[in-house]
Amino acid sequence: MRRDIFQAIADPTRRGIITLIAVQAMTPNAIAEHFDMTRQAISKHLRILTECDLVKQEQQGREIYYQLEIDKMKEVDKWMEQFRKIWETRFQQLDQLLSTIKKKK
Amino acid sequence: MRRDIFQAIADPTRRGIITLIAVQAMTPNAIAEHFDMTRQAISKHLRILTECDLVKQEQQGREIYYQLEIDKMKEVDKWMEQFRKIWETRFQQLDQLLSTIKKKK
DNA sequence: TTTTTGCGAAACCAAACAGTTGCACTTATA
DNA sequence: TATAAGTGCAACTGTTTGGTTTCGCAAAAA
Repeated sequence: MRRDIFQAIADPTRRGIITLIAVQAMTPNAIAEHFDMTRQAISKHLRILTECDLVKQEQQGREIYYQLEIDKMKEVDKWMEQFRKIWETRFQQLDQLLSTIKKKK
Repeated sequence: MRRDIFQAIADPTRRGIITLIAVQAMTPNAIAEHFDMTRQAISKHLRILTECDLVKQEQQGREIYYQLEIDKMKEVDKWMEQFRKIWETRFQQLDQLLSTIKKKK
């Protein structure tokens, strides 16, 4: 069972859940209202999100509030950094090229 | 067959391929040498990457060079932005809190 | 021309996945 | 206490995934 953050965000429903609870913690029932599937299906997604530490539970009586562990999202951001570097470098090169052309004029 | 970039980067092998060819275009055989699986398996991954426009082919005789379409990666970056905003806001709030405590001292 | 090389496509398979329904447990309420 | 509400877990199902092997085709080399 591969459980990493990249697999977690691969599913559109899970991305929806993540965006939803990023603003405020919610219960499974409240989350399920936003999707066209059963509460149990949402519950399964929440379990996957919990398994890779993207989501934290907080019991409150018989209700469980799910909250996004936003710091975990930084892992994706970190991986993206290498590509951001590349396209920034390319932009600088393009910029230099343009100013070289300008000077020649 | 839904093919989006999030599904493309979900697989560790595909992430490896992306990182590999980010530097320079490569042929399937050359790529496969870096992984412990058959060329055909790599080819399948390349097809998936091609299907979601993450990768571009360039035929050169009987060889096909695969090159990363780095701009496509910006889609992930764009999705990440909403979370980056949140954690930057939280950092600022923490920063303000700290300076308030400092002043009181 | 014949053979080798680089490649994609198809058929196949086991494992994982994303749903469902049904059930049991706990907490709040009548 | 009996019942309703909120939840997780297990069993089951159809589909997708990630790999394999086998094949055919086109380009390069013998």
